[in-house]
Parts: sequence; C-alpha cells; structure tokens
Amino acid sequence: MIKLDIANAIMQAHPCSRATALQAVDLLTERMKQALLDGDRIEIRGFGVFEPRPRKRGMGRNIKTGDSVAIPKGKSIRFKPGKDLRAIEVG
Amino acid sequence: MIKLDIANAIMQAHPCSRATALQAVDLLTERMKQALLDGDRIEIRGFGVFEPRPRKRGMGRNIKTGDSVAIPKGKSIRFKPGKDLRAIEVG
DNA sequence: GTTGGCAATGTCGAGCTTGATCATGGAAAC
DNA sequence: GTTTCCATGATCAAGCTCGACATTGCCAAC
Repeated sequence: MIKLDIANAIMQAHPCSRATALQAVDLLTERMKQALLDGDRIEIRGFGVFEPRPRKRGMGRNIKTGDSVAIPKGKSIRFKPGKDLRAIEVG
Repeated sequence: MIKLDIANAIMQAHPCSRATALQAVDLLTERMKQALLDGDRIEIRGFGVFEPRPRKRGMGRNIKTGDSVAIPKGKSIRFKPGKDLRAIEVG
C-alpha cells in the first residue's frame, strides 16, 4: 500500500479529485510528522499509538572498513499497535 | 494528538463537517488496519513504513505468580520512521 | 456522561535494533 | 510516461527492547 492507495480511500469517503485527496494525505502525514517531531504522541484508539522515544545506544559499523563507528544520540518513533492490530492471530 | 486533531487537519485541507472528517479518519485507519492485517506493508515516502512482522520469541512472565509463560506466536507491526522523522536530532 | 482501550508495574530472556556504505528497485514528483 | 530520489538489503557488535500476565486509573472515543 502506497500513498495513492490512501488517497483512493479518502476519495471513497469523500468524492473529490485525486489531487485533493493527495493533498489531504500530505497534510495528514505532515501534521503527524509535526506532532511527532514536536515530541507529542499520537494516540488513535483501536489503531495504535505513535510515541517519540529518545535513543541511547552508540555502536555502529562500517561495511567497507569493517570499523566500528559511534552512533550519535537521537530519537526514535515507536508505533504501538492497538487492539485491532493485535488481533493478528496465527498468520 | 488524538483522532479529533487529525480530523481537524482534514477539515483544513477540505472544508467539511467534523463528522465527515472523522469518517475519513476512520476509513483511513480502517484501510491501514486492513492492509496490515492482510500482511501488506504501507510505505509512505518521507513519513515511514508500516511493516507486519512475525514474532518468534516465546518467554513472558506472570507478575503475580512470577512464573514464566510461553508467548503465543503472533505478529507485530513495525513502524520505520522515514527520513523526515529521522531528522529528529538532539531533542 | 459513559464506556473501555491503554499505561504503568515487574520480571527475564532472547531476538530485535541501530548505523554506515553502495547498488538497485520502486515510490513520488513532474 | 519519465525522471528523480528515497528506501532496502547486508554486515557486525553491543545494547535494548518487547513479550505476557493482572490490576487500577486515565483519557480517548462514542
């Protein structure tokens, strides 16, 4: 599934041009990115929760040189699947 | 950020009633859930990638009894933040 | 206002995870 | 339809993180 599929979903819910739907998708992702970058978490009941989380590790490796490189501190985003997504049973 | 905020974002992109916006959000989450449950991964360039992943581990624990319990096989959803979200630097 | 999904707690183990680099496939933009 | 640009994959190593279970309280959702 790619952005176009999501745009199609929006078009189903609200008849409009594909361009408009794509704009909506872009705006959504933009808003979500903003929220996450802002440090806020996104909680959608029944779907999942996006949660920004600081990282601490610092050990990488260079394929070519095979040398270990220090990983600079940063943040990660964790997505916790909600109940509906946890409903995934024996695949 | 909760579902209402996302609905507001949609309303900004496409003037409509809050109910319609909420419907769009629900439809989106529904579609995404469907795709993930279907085993398909969602790839949004610049935002991130949702990827269903089978679990293998099998060691849990019971708080009360303190007894180890076998974790039933299942699946997990991994969200890989895209470049824009990796842009999170020193928080 | 009501409902009920989600968070936190705590343990313990093992698989998962990040990171750089280079080529390639494919998503996104034009 | 074409081009551009991003994500993936693989490796190695150390660390970290989920995973379930059971209860309580909060807050999202209706």
